[in-house]
Amino acid sequence: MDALVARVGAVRAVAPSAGVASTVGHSPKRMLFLDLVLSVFRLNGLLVAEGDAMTEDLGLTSARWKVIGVVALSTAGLTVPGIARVLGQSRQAVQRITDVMAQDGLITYEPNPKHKRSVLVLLTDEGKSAYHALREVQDPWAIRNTEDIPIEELETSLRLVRRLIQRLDK
Amino acid sequence: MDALVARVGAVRAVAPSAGVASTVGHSPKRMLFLDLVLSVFRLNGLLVAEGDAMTEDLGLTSARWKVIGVVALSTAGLTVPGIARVLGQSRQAVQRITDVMAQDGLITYEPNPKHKRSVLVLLTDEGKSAYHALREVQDPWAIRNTEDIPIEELETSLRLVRRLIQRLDK
DNA sequence: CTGATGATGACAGCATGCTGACATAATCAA
DNA sequence: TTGATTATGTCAGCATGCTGTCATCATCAG
Repeated sequence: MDALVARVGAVRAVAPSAGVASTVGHSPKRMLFLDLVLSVFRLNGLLVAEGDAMTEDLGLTSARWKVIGVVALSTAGLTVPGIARVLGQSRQAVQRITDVMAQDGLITYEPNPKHKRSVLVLLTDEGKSAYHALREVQDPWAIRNTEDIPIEELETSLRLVRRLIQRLDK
Repeated sequence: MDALVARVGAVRAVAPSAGVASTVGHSPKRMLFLDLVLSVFRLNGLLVAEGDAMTEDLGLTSARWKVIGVVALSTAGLTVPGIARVLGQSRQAVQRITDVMAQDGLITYEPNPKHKRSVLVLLTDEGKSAYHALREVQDPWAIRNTEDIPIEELETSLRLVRRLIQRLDK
C-alpha cells in the first residue's frame, strides 16, 4: 500500500493540497495484492507499447507479436480458436488479427486434415522472415530486461502470476 | 519456456498433428521472461474480466474501479491528468471514464484553487457509497486470492513488476 | 444411424486505451 | 515583463479485445 499511497501523493504537484486518506486496518497481504493488481495493469500497458515499438519496423504490432510467437512455436499449424486458447483470448479477437496478417502475407490458411471448416494457420516465408527479424530484437530485449534480476525472482514471479491465472480462469 | 511449449502443445486436440518447434539455445532467463510477458498479458485480461464481474452490481466497471480507487485514496481531490499519471494512462482515456462517472453522479468536478482550468475530481456521497460497497467485495476477493500465498512471494513479485515498470516507463 | 451437444465462422456492437492535433492556460527562464 | 515551454481541455480516429447472435460443421452418446 505504501507505494500506492506514494503514487497518489506524488501527484500533489498538480493538486498541492491533496493528502492521503487513512489506510488503517488494511492487512499487508491485501494491500500488496491490490498494488500488484494495479501494477499488472500498468505493466500490461507498457508491454503493449513496448511490443508496438519493438515490432513497428517489421510490419508487426504487439497483437501480431503474440500471434506470430504462438504460431512459430507450432510445427504443424494451429487453428484460430487454438491460438486463442493458448493466448487466453477470444477467437474473434484472434481471427481479426490473423485475417489482416494473412492479407499482409505473413501467414496462410491451409486446409486442416482434421477439420473441414477450421483451417490451420501457418507462417509464410515472409512470416518466418518477420519472426526471425523479430527474434533479433526480442531476444536482446528480454536479456537486457533480466540480466540484473536473479533467476529465482523470475521463477517466483512467474509461478505466482500463473497461480493467479489458474485461479481466475475458472 | 516449458510451460509455453506445453500450452501450445496442449491445443493438439484441435490440430492433433501439431508438434512443437525446437527451443534449443534459448537461455532460461530469456524464456522465463518471455513467458512472464505472455502471462502478464493473460493475467491482465483476467483481471479486467474479474473487475467487471466484481463491480457490475455497483454500477461500476473495471475502468471505473481503477479510477474510483485512486480518487478515494486522495483527500483533497485529483485532477484528471493527475489520475492518469497515477494509473499510467493517457489523460484522454481517464477523462472519458470520469465524464461518464460524473454523469452517473459518482464523482463531481470541483473548482481547483491551484489551477483555473484543471478541476478536481471528488467522490460524491453516491460515489463514496459505491466505493464502500466495492471494498466489501474487493477486500474479501484480495484476501481469498492471497491466503495461500507467502507474503515473501507477493513482495518479490511486486518488486519485480515495479522494476519492469520503472524500466519500461522511460 | 440419429439427435443432442459442442465447436467454429462470420457479423455486429461495445468498452477501453492509444495517438494526433489544436487552442488555451499555466509555468518558468531570460 | 516577455517569450518559450509545458500542461490541459477537447475532438477525432484507430487498435485491441470483449460479448452476443446465428448458421453450420463436428462429435459423441443413445
